[in-house]
Amino acid sequence: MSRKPTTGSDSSGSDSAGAAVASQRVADHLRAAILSGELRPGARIMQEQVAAQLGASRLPVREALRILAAEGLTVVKSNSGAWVSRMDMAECEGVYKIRERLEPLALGESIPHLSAEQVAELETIARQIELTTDVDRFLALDGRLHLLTYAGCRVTQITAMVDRFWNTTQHYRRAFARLAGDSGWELIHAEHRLIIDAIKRADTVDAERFLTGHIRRTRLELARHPELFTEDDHDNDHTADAAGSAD
Amino acid sequence: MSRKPTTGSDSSGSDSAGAAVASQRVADHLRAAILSGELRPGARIMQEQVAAQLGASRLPVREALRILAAEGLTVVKSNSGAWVSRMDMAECEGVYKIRERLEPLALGESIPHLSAEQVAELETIARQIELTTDVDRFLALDGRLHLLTYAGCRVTQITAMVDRFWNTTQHYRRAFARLAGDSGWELIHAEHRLIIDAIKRADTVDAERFLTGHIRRTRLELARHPELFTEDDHDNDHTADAAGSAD
DNA sequence: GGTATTGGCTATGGATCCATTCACTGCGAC
DNA sequence: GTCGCAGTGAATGGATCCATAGCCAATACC
Repeated sequence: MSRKPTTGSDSSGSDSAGAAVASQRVADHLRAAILSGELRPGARIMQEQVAAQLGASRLPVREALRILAAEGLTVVKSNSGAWVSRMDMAECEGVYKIRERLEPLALGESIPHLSAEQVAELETIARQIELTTDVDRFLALDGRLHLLTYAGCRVTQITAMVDRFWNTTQHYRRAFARLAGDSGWELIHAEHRLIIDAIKRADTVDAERFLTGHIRRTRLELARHPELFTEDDHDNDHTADAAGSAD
Repeated sequence: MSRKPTTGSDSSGSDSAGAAVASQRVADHLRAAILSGELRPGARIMQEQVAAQLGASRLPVREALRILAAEGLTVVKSNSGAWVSRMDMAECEGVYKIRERLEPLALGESIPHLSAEQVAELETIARQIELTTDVDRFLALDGRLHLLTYAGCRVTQITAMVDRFWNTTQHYRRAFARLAGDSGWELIHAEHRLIIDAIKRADTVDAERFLTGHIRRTRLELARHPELFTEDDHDNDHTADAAGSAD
């Protein structure tokens, strides 16, 4: 789920490991902090604090903030500062509308190249999801499931964008998952089963159809919960010192 | 056509004008150079040269290269250098496949909010396009036409991505337009007319259908011309000193 | 007492200088 | 003659230092 969209940035060989270039290391660290929820949307990110915590100068931090801004994870305002991106409901719906068109494409491009082992793993993950009640575990498994269905997609541009949007909505998916009722889970399981069945039949049309519905239904459900986006301005709360708690 | 995707980067008030921050100024300059064709795909971009030409230090240039990399216009390799992004045919087809799903979405979101004046201007532009034989003029008008059809889209995320892909394929569209035959032009004009008619009828379904076909046909046509992507490696040719010729 | 202006402080933006790394070239050995 | 290794050079990555733009508070004036 934390697959890093290498959006034309450094292809510095070793990916998320101990990246050779400091900019990438800092970016990886901050990305992990944001995706894990340590840094919540709206949180201020102070260059100096991050630099001190990671034992680097402010320069790699600045570049990292640009990289993350490109991925949509941070917002940088000139002569002002950087914050973790926050979405209002309209923006979040926008992302879901994009995903509704884009992920079926990724799936359609992927299905012809999925191996039998990958399809088998899909079923394993789906079963695990149905047995899960823990929200965080569900999120992790759900992410693995969907991204695995896209694993066969050879078009890097598409997978990069899918990853990107997956990341930017991470926080809202987590919040959303918490308030899903039992009937909601049942529908999700049903959709997963239908998608996987279509994949097994190599039926890209059906698979895309069910996936479109899956995302669309989620978007409409999300629209019924505006309270997810009404947390007050706490721009200056929980400043970036929370970034250090990952060490 | 050179609408700048403000992908979470600086919202430094004045956009492409004399941006207050040097990073943005440099990014704007390089973007213009790339989109205009002065800097061709594969061209090496040397930080020092650009810095000298724009009267800035290398630091803003570095940040500008990151910004442009995020937009897909440049590629940065650690400890190696930066180049104008080059696509092979597979990547270009990938972008077209994305556009095939994304731009109909933008159009569908736009149509309900288009004003009568905008629709009227669409017809004006379409007529001008049909009278045009010059390739560069066609490119400019075609860009204005399509982006105007998306002008009503309120979802900034979508328009940002549309602009981004429009920019990254700019060079290939130019090359492609040169080898279109008369019958090709006729089909393009027909598609434009159908799309605009659907827009006038506020028929988003038809409009999306025709637009999908328009892009898809272009992609398939493009696939028949692999010679567009076979220009040999001239990585070290026409280095970035061409960037200065815009002043 | 309220408001506006000014001054200081903080955080970011930019410039210069140093370290690092990759690539090219030249030499030598097989 | 060709392959491989080492050395040199240039360009990038990183660190420190300085300038500048916002923001907040304190003070003075209305």
